[in-house]
Amino acid sequence: MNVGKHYTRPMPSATETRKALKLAEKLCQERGVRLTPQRRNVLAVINASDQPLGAYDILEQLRAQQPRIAPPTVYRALDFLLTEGLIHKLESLHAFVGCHHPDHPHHSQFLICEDCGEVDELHSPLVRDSLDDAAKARGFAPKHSTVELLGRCARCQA
Amino acid sequence: MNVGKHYTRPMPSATETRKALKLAEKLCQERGVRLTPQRRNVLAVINASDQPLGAYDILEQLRAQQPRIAPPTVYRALDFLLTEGLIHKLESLHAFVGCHHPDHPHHSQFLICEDCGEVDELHSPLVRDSLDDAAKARGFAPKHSTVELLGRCARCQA
DNA sequence: AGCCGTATCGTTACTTTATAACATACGACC
DNA sequence: GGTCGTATGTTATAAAGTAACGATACGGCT
Ligand SMILES: [Zn+2]
Ligand SMILES: [Zn+2]
Ligand SMILES: [Zn+2]
Ligand SMILES: [Zn+2]
Repeated sequence: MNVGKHYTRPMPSATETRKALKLAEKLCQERGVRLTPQRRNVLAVINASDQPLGAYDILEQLRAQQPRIAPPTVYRALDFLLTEGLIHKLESLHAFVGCHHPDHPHHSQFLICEDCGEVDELHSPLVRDSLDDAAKARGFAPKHSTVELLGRCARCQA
Repeated sequence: MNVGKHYTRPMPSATETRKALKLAEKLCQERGVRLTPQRRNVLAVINASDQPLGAYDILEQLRAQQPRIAPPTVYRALDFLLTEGLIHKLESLHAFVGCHHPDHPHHSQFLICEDCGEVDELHSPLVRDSLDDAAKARGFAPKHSTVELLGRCARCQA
């Protein structure tokens, strides 16, 4: 996959990653759904990355510990994590990123840097409202939104 | 592919399709690029459909006339048509639709009905501006936007 | 403890989507 | 006619995603 090429940004710290996992565990418990080891592993891999990861990237990493793991296992875990709002899928990259605000469902907008691979998750109410208005004007009832801007982040322009 | 299932909407009329092709030819001529027969064929197939088409759907249709045509030919034509803004790619469907306003480059928003497969191409200035503002606030320079809402169109809700 | 229904996972095989690499054709220009 | 650039043909393969089915683990019950 290797989304970013030019600059290297720091990987998320182990502390951050652990905190995100803790939160995920808490949320799953509250919701009465099971963050099983496989799901936890997949989430851990995603959260430990500074870049969006493709399903097969995740697979490859998991194989370090579990050599015989196969695609369906990963995709099932991804489906679960998506449903629970713990991760997002970037359609334009065929890749997945951890959600920064998994406590409640939301629509996000993503700024994706083509140079360094950084992904910025926004929740602009203006964007959301303008999209809702546009849909409403057509009598359209949205269920899911995909909003992704590809370009260059501030750092990579400098 | 077969995006829509419940309702059947009328296919674009032959007249509409011909008009779109004429316009594409004119635009390409103006721009000094070549709308070759293959490219024209791909565009014709897309414009003649009432639904977004996957690359392999297009391939299959072209094979009626050209049995030995292969994926790269279709993808190359699609790349050209995307570059020229004659079609759009719907990332969330891995499918392509004709552009309704190919005369000048633009960012669109798509309302995609999961029931009937209808795709509505919008150009809401409010959406565009709010996205631009959000990006600007982060110092992000967008090159390409993907904005797709999946849900149910007005007709399919009734 | 033992049983049962369901959720999760393992495993194999496969489909769908997309591209790399290299060969060939063809027109424009000198 | 030779060279160059663009477009296409052709073969093979990569990358992304899923169907199907059996095995196992888990939670709730007696
Ligand atoms: Zn989020
Ligand atoms: Zn960057
Ligand atoms: Zn358009
Ligand atoms: Zn509909």
